[in-house]
Amino acid sequence: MESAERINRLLNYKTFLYQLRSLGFIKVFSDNIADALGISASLVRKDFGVFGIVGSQKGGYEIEKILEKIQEILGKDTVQKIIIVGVGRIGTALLEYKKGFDKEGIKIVAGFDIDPATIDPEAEIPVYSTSLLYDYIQDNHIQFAIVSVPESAAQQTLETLKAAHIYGILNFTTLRLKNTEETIISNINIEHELSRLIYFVKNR
Amino acid sequence: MESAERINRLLNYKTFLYQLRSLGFIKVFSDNIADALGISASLVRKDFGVFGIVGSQKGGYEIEKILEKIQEILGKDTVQKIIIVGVGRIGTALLEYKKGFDKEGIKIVAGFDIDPATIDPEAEIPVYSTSLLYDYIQDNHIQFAIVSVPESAAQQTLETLKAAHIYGILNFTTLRLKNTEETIISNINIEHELSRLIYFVKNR
DNA sequence: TAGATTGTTAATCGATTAACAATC
DNA sequence: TAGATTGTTAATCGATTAACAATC
Repeated sequence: MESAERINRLLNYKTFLYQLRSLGFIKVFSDNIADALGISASLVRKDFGVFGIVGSQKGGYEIEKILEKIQEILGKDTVQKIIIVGVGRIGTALLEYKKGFDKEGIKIVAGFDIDPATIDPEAEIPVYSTSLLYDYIQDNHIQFAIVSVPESAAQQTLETLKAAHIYGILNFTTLRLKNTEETIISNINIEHELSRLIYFVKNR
Repeated sequence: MESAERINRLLNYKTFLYQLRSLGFIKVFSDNIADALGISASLVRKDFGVFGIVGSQKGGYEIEKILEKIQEILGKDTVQKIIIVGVGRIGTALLEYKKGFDKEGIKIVAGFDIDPATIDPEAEIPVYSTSLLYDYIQDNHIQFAIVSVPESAAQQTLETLKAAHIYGILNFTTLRLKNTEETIISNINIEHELSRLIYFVKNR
């Protein structure tokens, strides 16, 4: 399996190459990509080598071919169903990503919340009571969840998800849980991001 | 300057030690921290060495002392003023972090939006017209901004912020900009985070 | 003292870069 | 052909780990 850093770069290549393509570009050199992303051309070619992306000494790499390969590596041929647990401000904001997610084969299929005022099983993306969470995951073979509940509900929510044998969690709460044998947890901590940014500005 | 990874761990130490302290713990061994965070005890001690955190061979490290040192390293003695550009769903969600941010010496002082219905200069955290953005930064010596505008406004917003010589940007748009001489940009791309999570689950 | 933990050094590991032959 | 770029190898760099003397 490739390192997290390499996969990050792969996603950055993808984003950049989509932009280039939309400008009408057909081909690209490792040098161009390196400059745009602020990394070395060696690293770009090394990554491409690892991922089996080949170019030619004449015109570099075909953007279309790179993008196809990247989508294949990322497994974008199959749609992944995701649920959002906690449909507060952040959860609702994420629902707005729907269009962008759909394009990438990521489908938000349902939300869960304890607030009766938020529950709406008839909505385009239905929002159910959190009490149905465990059964919903089982019945619909859900593998991924975004957790955006308040701090106080975090522990309970994460434990229910683990108990339901979910495979991957994107965790927006500040509770920091380790991966288990079955479940990979990816933590997004906005306060940490800000603190880090401030640190690097101060020590620049 | 320390590596981004070391600073990340520092923030994780902080979060974990706050938890421990709230449980009544006074001291901690490098081993405990390592287990909790899933890293090696060597690395914990190495980090502590680098940051000048010392313990004793008897009772390990004093939690209070570690936390003080970390706050000092992160420069939490001075309050940092931050603005939010784009007060849509995500921007509003971030305003809700206020309490947690305040505690960490991060103060959101204003929001900016183009939508007249969102503008409210009398609110607890005032929201101004984006047309005032540049002057506000100058007049109030703002160093940090969170950008949560829609895709279509991203380029323009980021350029205004750079022109105003802002020092640090936390960027929630999918536009990926490089750091400049003056401005450090930290990109949060939720679609990338999800794609990466899915990749690692599939290739686990 | 015996046992346990820190602090630090040297060894290891892995990721990035430099360099260049092969190729177009 | 001359010039430029890929693909790949070896060298470098930096981060992590193992090991252990010093210390309590």
